[in-house]
Amino acid sequence: MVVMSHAIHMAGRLDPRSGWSAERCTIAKTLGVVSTRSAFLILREAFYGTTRFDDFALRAGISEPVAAQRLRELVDQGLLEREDYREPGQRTRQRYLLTEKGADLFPALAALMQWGDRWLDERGGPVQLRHAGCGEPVHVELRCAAGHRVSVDELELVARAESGSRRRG
Amino acid sequence: MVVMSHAIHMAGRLDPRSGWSAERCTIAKTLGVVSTRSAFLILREAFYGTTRFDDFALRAGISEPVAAQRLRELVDQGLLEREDYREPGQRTRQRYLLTEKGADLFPALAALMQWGDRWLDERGGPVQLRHAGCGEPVHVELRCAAGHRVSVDELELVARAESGSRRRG
DNA sequence: CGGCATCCTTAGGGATACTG
DNA sequence: CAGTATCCCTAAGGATGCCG
Repeated sequence: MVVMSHAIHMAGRLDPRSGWSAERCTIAKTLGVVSTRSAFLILREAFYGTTRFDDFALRAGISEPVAAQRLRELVDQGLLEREDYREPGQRTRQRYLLTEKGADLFPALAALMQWGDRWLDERGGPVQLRHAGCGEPVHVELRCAAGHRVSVDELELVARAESGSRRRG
Repeated sequence: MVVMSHAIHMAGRLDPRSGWSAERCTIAKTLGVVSTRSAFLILREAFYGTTRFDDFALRAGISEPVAAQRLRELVDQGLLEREDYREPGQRTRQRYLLTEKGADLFPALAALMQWGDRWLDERGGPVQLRHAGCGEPVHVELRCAAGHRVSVDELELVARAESGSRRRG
């Protein structure tokens, strides 16, 4: 009998019934910043090197109004930075560049891609990530600070701080 | 001048303008399976050990109709499995369990959480993942098959297969 | 080129009430 | 407990056209 085989082990008195999983959950917070399909696709394009408005709309396959709104939101949230620039002999253009905050979201994108490669594409996905120079394929994984690869069943969830603490009062 | 510092390097003739990034993109395909906030939150709860309908709705903080619809979709997509079970002396109940396919999405959830911990919570997030036994904190990372840690700027993107090939024709 | 305005349709999602 | 039915509102997103 395989029961809840994939759920994470709760350490100590971490009880989902207390509501901790919803209140300050940073997955939920992150989804508050990027939850729409169009936002993810725009970020994908940013990682692929797209910088200009029209290209975002075209390559992400979304309409211009939606592109405009998402880009604005992503800039407001600090994931993209909008910048005027001018190449010699050209007129001024605008471009959107990933900030550190935006770039730091890449592992999430890579994880979604990796899952799709495995479960939704019979050929393992159209593109592959490689380690430049080394040339080896790159994957997303869980690893602990001691350097061990960690599988889902080896995970333990612990609370980081008291919910109602005011120790600095 | 830091230009496009966070974009991925394209190897060979991989041109975003050709549309390859949209056609078979497995990020987009994955978002076709889970893109809504409620779907992510339900999966979160599944990893946290939730198995019953009411608990999913309550702990994910979503209404019952939405929970019903998402659970149905996730079961249809093979991420969750619905099962009737009965404890001795109790009546028959239903529960939802993560399949291998569903469990394999955990790195994506963990990556979203890790990003939120870093960028959206001043205390680094309410909960922490640890390597059971070892006790060390667990993080999501990119690593190549040769074992090197890989940062975003060390990434290279290559095509895996010809788009129009019919070599077995 | 880099948008915004307008209009429209569909999807996401809450509230409430009801059923087996 | 495990949902369904109904109603309603908002957000997501496409299409078209216009503007500096």
